[in-house]
Amino acid sequence: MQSQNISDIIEKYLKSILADAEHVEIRRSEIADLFNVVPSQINYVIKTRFTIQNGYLVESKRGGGGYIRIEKVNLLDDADVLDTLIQVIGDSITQRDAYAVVQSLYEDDVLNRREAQLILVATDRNTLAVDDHDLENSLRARIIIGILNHLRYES
Amino acid sequence: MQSQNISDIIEKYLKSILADAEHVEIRRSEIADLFNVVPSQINYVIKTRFTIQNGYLVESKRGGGGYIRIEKVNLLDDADVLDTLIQVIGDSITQRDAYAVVQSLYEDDVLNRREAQLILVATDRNTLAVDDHDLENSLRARIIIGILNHLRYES
DNA sequence: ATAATAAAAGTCAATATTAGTCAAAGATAA
DNA sequence: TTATCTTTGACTAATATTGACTTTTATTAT
Repeated sequence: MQSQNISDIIEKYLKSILADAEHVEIRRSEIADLFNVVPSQINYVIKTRFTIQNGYLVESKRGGGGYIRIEKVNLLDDADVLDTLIQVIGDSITQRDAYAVVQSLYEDDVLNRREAQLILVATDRNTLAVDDHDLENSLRARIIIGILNHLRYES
Repeated sequence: MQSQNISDIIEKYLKSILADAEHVEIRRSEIADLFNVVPSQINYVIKTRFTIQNGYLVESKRGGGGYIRIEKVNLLDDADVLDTLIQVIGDSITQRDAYAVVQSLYEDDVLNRREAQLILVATDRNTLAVDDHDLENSLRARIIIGILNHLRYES
């Protein structure tokens, strides 16, 4: 058998809960105590094993009564198409290229007209209105990738 | 499992009343006693969860017979909702307030669920991922206002 | 009527309670 | 050996809670 490091064990523990439930909600320090690790290791486990690529959504809240919530979501058939697009976009994209990406998603019926327009407005040069072109292009990339990642599953 | 903190519980309590009534009028100290918190916590709950972005109006009176009154307002009743919201947003908005604004638009059927999600993803702190908070908040404001202005044409 | 007192709510900053980030050190696998 | 993965902990950020002090309004006493 493979190395059973603690991260793997915590991963299995959380997934065993998710086998029966739609989501799991934890207090970070409690899980850390349970497995005798530092709290930030929980973040490590989540970051490496509960990604959207794997079909997990994570949300959290700090402060009193804070929590981390992991939800299992259904990945759609389009998921790998979106992966490819995300790869192509990388960490920067021009307005022109963004238009092409959104256009093709519209033609493939991944987005309807209104949604496509929303994205184009959100990533428009004049909307972002930053002087630095590199920053503009990287912001545009992050916004579109964020949206593509969101489109991978149904909510 | 969820909402372990008292502020969330008080929020739900007040909203459950507002589900049946147009407004709720409380005596601050009574609610504070009811939930065993200091009176100023009620102000905290109101300030963080019953903002105009959330679609609530709050008025109060001090002195004998004083009260706090929370009213749910329907932004759609206002002929120029979008103008109002744009005013409220100004040139900067936090993620929390943006969530409230988008939620309101969804509740008022200006946006459907998918569109609301798209906007929230596009303006999420981690999506924008700029270290300068002021820049983050102003970008968020421009994106949301850009979209609101776009919606004006559509409808 | 005016002044003093009481009875509310408001403000703000200190403290508490969470989770997040990041980089260094350690362990494991190729 | 070298590259990758894991573990750790110091530091940061977000959110919630508390209480001392202030302000506003109503009531009571003179």
